This record gives sequence, C-alpha cells and structure tokens, in this order.
Amino acid sequence: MITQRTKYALKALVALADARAGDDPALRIEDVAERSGAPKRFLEHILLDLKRAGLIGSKRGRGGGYVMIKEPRTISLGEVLRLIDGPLAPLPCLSRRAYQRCEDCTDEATCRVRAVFGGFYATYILMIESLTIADILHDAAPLERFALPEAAAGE
Amino acid sequence: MITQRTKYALKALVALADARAGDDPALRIEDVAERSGAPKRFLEHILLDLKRAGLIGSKRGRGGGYVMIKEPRTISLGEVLRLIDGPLAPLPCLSRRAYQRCEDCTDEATCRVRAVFGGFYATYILMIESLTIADILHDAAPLERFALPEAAAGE
DNA sequence: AAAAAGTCGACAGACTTTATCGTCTTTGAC
DNA sequence: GTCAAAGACGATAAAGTCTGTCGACTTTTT
Repeated sequence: MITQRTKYALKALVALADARAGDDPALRIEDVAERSGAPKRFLEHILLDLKRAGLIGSKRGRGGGYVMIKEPRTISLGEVLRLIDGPLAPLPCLSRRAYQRCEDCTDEATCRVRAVFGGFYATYILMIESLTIADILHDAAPLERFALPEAAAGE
Repeated sequence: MITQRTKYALKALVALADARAGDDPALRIEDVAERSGAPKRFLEHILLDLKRAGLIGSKRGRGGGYVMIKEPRTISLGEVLRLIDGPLAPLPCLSRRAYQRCEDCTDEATCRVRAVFGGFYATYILMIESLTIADILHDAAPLERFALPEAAAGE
C-alpha cells in the first residue's frame, strides 16, 4: 500500500502538470488542495517536499503559487514514491541508497530470502521507474508492454 | 519494505520445509526461533497465524512441535505476504479481498492514478504469486523468466 | 503427578502516519 | 509604506502500527 501522502503527492503533480496547459501555470496551495482532495494544511508539507526535490517551484506573496518545473514524462513513479514513502526495496539489505544490514541475517551473501527478493525487486524497479507522471496524465495503458497474456490474478 | 514479521514467517517456513527432509519433521518453537533468528515469544504468534491459515500444523505436549503441511512449491510469496502483512494492493480501491473506496477519490472509473497502478499491480501480482517457498529453498534464480536484459536499476 | 510444549489474550514502548496550528517571511498592489 | 495574500517551517497531537514480552491456560507424554 502506498501512503495517503504519496497519493496526494501524485495528484498534486497531476494537477500542476495539467495547469501548465492554461495561461497561468501557477496554482495556489488551496487550488491544488481542491483538485487533489488533500487537506490544505497537510498538503503544504507535501508540496514543500516536492519543491525541495526540484520537481516543482514556488513563488511567494500575492499572485504566488506552485508551478511544475520538471517534465512530467521525466518524473517516474519510483522517484515520487521514494521521495515521499522512503526506500522502495523490499528488504533493507537490498536498498542501494538506504542500505542496512538485516539484524537477523547471519550471512548476506548466501541468504536465500535476499536472493529471491533481489530477483523480484530488479523487475519491480524497472516497472516502477518506467512509469511516469505523464503516464498518469494521458489516457492509455502504459504497462501493457510488460503485461503477460491472460493476466488473471487474485487479490 | 516487508515487515520483520513477514521476514520471520518466511524464514520459519523455510526452516520447517528443511526439517521435512530429516527423520523428525517436527520442530519446537524454540528450534524454529534459533534457525530463523526470531525472538521466541514473538514467533509464537507468527506460527499460530501460519497454522490458522493451514500452511503448517502443530502437536502439543512433550515431543510436540510444528510441521510443514502445505507443499512448499504451492505456497506463494503472495500468500504469505498477504497473510502476515495484509493486502498487497498499492491502493485500497484495487484490492479484491480488502476493497475500500478511496476517501479522496471522486470517480473511481476515471481515476487515472488508479488506472496506472492497476496496470502495474497486475504484473506485480503475477510475479509475487509465481514465487514460492520452494524457490527460496532451492538454489536458483527463479525470476529470470521475468527479468529483462541489462537489469540495471537504481534504489 | 510432573514436565514439556503449544495457545491465547493483554499490554507496552517505539515509531509512523495524518493531520492541525501558530508564526514568520516574502511579494505585489495600492 | 502599509496591507493583504501566499508560501515556509517548526511544534504538537491523535491515532494507528509494529515489535516484542508476559502470565496464565490447555494438551500431551512419561
């Protein structure tokens, strides 16, 4: 499950990407809140995070607001998830940026749980990194190139 | 990130699957705790969950312990993750078993975030459901059939 | 009867998640 | 220069989750 925070972040990015088309690309926090369904005071912090990461920019004072900076098709879901939710790796010992040894693990090199999740993770990351904000924006089924025939699955 | 609980559960299942080979297939909680690195009193609850789900069985009293019941190659990672960590779906509105409407969502049918994650999730579930305890057991790279060439990825 | 071993519910400490609030700073309009 | 609009930022708080421990009970074997 992705967190509520991340969902808000994605919707905020979509709203800002949409606004780029109009004559005024800037949206006030309140506008973004309306379009994303997020509480305004909560959204503040999220937008700030996105700004610090360089995805969006802001202008203070009257007539201010937030604007999209980075191209939507260059912002991957992975980037946003990692930014808001933290490390994507299923195990701490598989994360590159936030590597941490598993306390309960005796030998990382031969850990079979690690090996299996590592294989899984490699494909997972390719998917999540290849999906972008632009894919959310435009009507299409972006992951069809990965999909297997007869994709019947439980849960 | 999978939880510590789930990691313990997987290691416990591996330990019990391994023990099947010997003359006594049963392991006491304490034995499983040793082999999995889990605290004994914590593991109790986890084993109980696995038992209630029918993956393993138990015998009380002297000479008792836990035994593997379900075939390791029929126990998917998905089954274990869902059992211990809860729903696998990235969004509550995408879960079949634990469906919940997103509070902030105005129209589910046209929600683009949902559509994109839905496509992603379909492939994700196929992977996680096709990996089994047996894959953890035997030395191999089970997910190679999914892997794309040159799988270089960040985080 | 005693010892071994699983069962079960309660609880607690640490951490995370989801907010809300007050206050400050910047900017533009007048 | 003043005022209002709007973002910046830290503090705090309520609720929930995660990890783990404990005590007491039941079942089974010796």
